[in-house]
Amino acid sequence: MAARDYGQYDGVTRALELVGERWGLLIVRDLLVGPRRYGELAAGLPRIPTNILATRLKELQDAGIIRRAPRSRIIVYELTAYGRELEPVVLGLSTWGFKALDEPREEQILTPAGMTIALRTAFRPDAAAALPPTSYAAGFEGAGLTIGVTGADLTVERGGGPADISFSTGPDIRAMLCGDMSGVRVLHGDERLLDRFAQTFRLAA
Amino acid sequence: MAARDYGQYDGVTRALELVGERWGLLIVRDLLVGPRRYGELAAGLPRIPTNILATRLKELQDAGIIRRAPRSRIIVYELTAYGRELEPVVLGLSTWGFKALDEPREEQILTPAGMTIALRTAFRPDAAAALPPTSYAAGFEGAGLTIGVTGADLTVERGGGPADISFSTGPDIRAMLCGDMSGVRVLHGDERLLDRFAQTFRLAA
DNA sequence: CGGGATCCCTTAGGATACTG
DNA sequence: CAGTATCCTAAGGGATCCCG
Repeated sequence: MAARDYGQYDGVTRALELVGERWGLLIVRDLLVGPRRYGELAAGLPRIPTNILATRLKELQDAGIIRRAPRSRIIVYELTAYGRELEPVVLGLSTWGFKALDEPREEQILTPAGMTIALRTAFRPDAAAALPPTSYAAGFEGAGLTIGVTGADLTVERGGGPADISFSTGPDIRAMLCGDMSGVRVLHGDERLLDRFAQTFRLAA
Repeated sequence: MAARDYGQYDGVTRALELVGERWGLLIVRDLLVGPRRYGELAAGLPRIPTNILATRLKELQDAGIIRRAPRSRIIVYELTAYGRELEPVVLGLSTWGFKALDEPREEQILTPAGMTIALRTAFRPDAAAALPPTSYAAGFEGAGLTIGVTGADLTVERGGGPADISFSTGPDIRAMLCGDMSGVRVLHGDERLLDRFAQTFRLAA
């Protein structure tokens, strides 16, 4: 038995042995957004030591959760089908964790991957399906995302781009996803689209 | 910032700061089954050092996930409403982790709480609702449980008791929950009730 | 420059003994 | 029974270095 095994035989224990180590699920979270290179992962997890990142990537690979994929001379890490099955767990943690989120502290940063998962967590497909297709360019304190909503489909991409409305927010994303748009500043576009955004993305009370 | 914070501001990160430490979610899993005393928790987590159990209980309490409840001179730990909201996460990990479970190894044990969560994970309310109410007394290698299914309702209690059928299993619970009843031995009752059990509890492929 | 490997130090976690 | 106290190991943190 590996030293850090829990010595029990059941699903929860096995899952925690595979992805329960520190940083493990955050790497999975970032890869749920899309394939990433080593340096991109390191940039999205600013406090992770490089040796830990390397170790976790090997462990996740050995467990069949991620794979290294060569993309024309550069290597990207991507989730396997089995790894993608962690999405409900990650979204569940996101839903649960948001309820315990305080005001953001000075040293806490927003990352593009974290915001992407937050948007997926808050996304209301039913509400979105009843609204016209809309694109939003959102500047989240250093994490610029382009959000596309078409019917019940959601896409989120890094970086800015043309969109129906462009806005920037303060750091308190939780407040915004709970319907408080007071920290939002519209850069261009019809301000009423903010209401549409608030209907489309909303965390449960 | 606490030394072990991740330095990010989002739901997944916050959740992992609260319950992502080693043993944290296993304690939550055991308390999802019901309130437990300190000694019961220690018995259900045989490899946890007692100082770690004490530390985790304090942390979970400070986070508002569990509370100490006096029950006439003895103290039990129980989940708060917020702690119970972790149930989907724990069941999600269970579902996911079962797919990565190998044959049980010699040193791996079954615990009553682990088996209870496994049964909840495998429970098929739709199938159960179409079957008559049934009680099962199952002996899982040292974890005796009494399982009651009434319509789409499931109850699992520790210990044996009168039941429609009584059986004992080998250690490979995963195989059994995947439909392979070859390791099961009926102690008394109508053997055909095993089929009913297999329809009621079944992990997805 | 991307993708790591190495070093040293700190601290969480494991084993065990002990106490109210 | 319900935890503390202690000691020790090994994982994690942080900086730096290496290599194709």
